[in-house]
Amino acid sequence: MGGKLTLASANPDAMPGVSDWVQNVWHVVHGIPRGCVLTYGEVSRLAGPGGSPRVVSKALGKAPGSMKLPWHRVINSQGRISFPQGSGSYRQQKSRLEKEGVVFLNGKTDLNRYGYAGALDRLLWGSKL
DNA sequence: CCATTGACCGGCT
DNA sequence: TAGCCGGCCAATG
Repeated sequence: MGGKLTLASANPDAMPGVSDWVQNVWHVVHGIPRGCVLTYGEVSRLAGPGGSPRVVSKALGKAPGSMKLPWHRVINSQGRISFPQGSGSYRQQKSRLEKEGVVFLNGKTDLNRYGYAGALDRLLWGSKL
């Protein structure tokens, strides 16, 4: 493989007009394990310089459905789903996450339990949570 | 080219 | 705890 990041299960070459950074976002999101979540800000940082959390959401919306990106594993820094409550997208995202074992309490998930920082803690300190 | 808009974030009151 | 606010950057009209 070249120096560029490429998606394992998608075809970057078949999508002209998409910036490298957006493809980095797709790559990062594609790597989020089942039952885990990442915030828009974390994805933005992991995708490298040149973007912003806002653009992450744009990038997700732009991803073709055929890519089968686990977009539902990206939530905001408050541990909440960023779609308006009651919208179809909100319900779909929530049910997909719950199916993977992510628990919502008052519409909010515990980032220390399912998030990136939490995963790191469990790696370093064992499962104390 | 300028203004507005977002599935956002972090600091500050 | 809850808002407000400025910053962020690509897409859109």
